[in-house]
Amino acid sequence: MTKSLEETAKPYAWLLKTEPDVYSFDDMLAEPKQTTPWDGVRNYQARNFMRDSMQVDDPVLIYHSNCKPPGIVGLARVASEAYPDATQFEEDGKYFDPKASPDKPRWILVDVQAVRKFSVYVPLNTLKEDARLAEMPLVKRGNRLSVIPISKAQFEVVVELAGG
DNA sequence: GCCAACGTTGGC
DNA sequence: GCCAACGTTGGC
Repeated sequence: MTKSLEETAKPYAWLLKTEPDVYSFDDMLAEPKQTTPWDGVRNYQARNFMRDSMQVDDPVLIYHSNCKPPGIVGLARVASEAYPDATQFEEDGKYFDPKASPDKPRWILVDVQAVRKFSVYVPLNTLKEDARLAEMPLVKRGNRLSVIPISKAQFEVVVELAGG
């Protein structure tokens, strides 16, 4: 019996995916207080991680997807408790959910604050080549989860690869 | 509750 | 641009 991701011990850190053409780590650094609501997550497993397991001050690795090459670009932190994602109520927006209402929100988010850009960009290929990261869901085939739990050991390996 | 069709993600 | 993987939807 394999434990599901949700059943494992509380993760030490998180990895959040973003498409840099849409919203990059530099965009986050340019925000007031380098902080942004991490909106638009529309996957139940990812939502449940944010709602049930994330805690303020958890470290966050920011990953750029859908670019050449994809990889980990910087360090951030969880900057708020979970609260409803306002974009689900915006009828004209791409994240509108007709089944959600303000008194019955379906989607939540947390605020994320950029801490620092890593001195070394760590491409996906490098992550795949490191045996110590073989269990990280990101490097496994077909993984599409946008909020990924990271163990302390995995986090430390990534920071090392990123120049410390 | 099954499962085929469909839409999306995201590396390549 | 291709397409494998996978999540969601909806008919039955």
